[in-house]
Amino acid sequence: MRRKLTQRGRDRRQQLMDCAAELFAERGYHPTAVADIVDRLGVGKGVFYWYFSSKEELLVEILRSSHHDLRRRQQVAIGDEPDPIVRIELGIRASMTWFREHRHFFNLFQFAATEERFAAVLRSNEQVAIADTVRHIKDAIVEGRIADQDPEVVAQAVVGVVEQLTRAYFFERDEPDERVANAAVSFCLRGLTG
Amino acid sequence: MRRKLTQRGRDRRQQLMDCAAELFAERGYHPTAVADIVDRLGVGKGVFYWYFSSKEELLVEILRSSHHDLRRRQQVAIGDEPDPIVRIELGIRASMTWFREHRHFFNLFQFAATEERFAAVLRSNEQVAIADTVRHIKDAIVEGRIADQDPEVVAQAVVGVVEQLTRAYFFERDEPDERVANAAVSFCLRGLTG
DNA sequence: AACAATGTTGACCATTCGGTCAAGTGACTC
DNA sequence: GAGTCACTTGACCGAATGGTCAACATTGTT
Repeated sequence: MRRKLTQRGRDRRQQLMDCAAELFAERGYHPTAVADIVDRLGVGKGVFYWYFSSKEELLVEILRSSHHDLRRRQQVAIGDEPDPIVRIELGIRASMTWFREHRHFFNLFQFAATEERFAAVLRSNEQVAIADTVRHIKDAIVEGRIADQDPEVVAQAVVGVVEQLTRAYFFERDEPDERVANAAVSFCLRGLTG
Repeated sequence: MRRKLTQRGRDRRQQLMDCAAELFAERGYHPTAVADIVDRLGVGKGVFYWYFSSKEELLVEILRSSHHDLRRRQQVAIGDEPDPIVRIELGIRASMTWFREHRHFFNLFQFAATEERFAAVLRSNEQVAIADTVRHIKDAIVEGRIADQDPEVVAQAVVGVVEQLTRAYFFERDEPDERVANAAVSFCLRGLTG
């Protein structure tokens, strides 16, 4: 399966992933046929199986790379901000912005959680995200900025608020402004600090 | 499609829905064939199409009836509790208990959100749930118990916390005790009251 | 008993879909 | 220009899968 890819090859691979991610998000993973993906790109079916060994592997790759992208965005946003509470806030805002710009991934993550072979990938992604947040929360506890509580549980709660508000306001309605992000931040920070 | 059902018929229908819900949650909606459902029940395929016009209709029915069940559970738990803040707390606890006992529905809801034809049903369900919570929050605001803020946004946030903590601790790990519910309640109440 | 309505069977059908492969194309090297 | 390697094509295949249906069984009604 391992292949050497030229630049052209890497581009094609990326094209396939982008195109597939859109289709999967629009219609769902199963209802999207491999033929749909290659048709939209105007290439033959063989192209797909040159770059991916199966439809399943494609989705796993998409999940991995998109999560990687989201995480980089968070890290850039946080930069070297010293205040842990502000770091959490910046992380929340960066995530919501990223999801707004990549709404298709939201659906994809949601689907992936429902079938074990994909859920495994998702869990390992989420572990990383939680670990990042936990670090900031621990720092804040050490500094005495927030109450001493199980950092992981509150990290999960923060993730929950972000995801739900993102879905409810960015996708189902269409609130473009910062009101929602502000609400998420203030709810979470109050929830954390008490 | 409308059929008159005897008691025996209603039982069969329920059997099919229960059995299908389990299989859908285990393997996913698409990977579960109608044949799998009727096989597990040990009946012929025709039985399925006597009670449901399509696999799609079946899932919609499952979504409707399970949400109905969850809501009733919440209402029973809340009873005639006068304090709106306590009502919210009771609602949170009832939801988490219900989900723990009906874990398969959690997966199902998650999947349903990813395909438009099912997402529509889900949205109308969620509207009801949000409306219930919003009512309590408004009451609490009127009573001056919590800050004056957009009740819907915080209701969404509460739902997000409940769902995330339920998934993370009841399903992915296996924490049976009340610690998680307590954490959810205190995070949400602090988030609300500030 | 006669008749109708509800409920059940499982072989069958049309279609779709993931995946294969033998044959080809074009770029780059020696 | 011969050869190699990355890449592309699209017809083809086997294995499901959702859904149908004519025949059969059971229950209820008069």
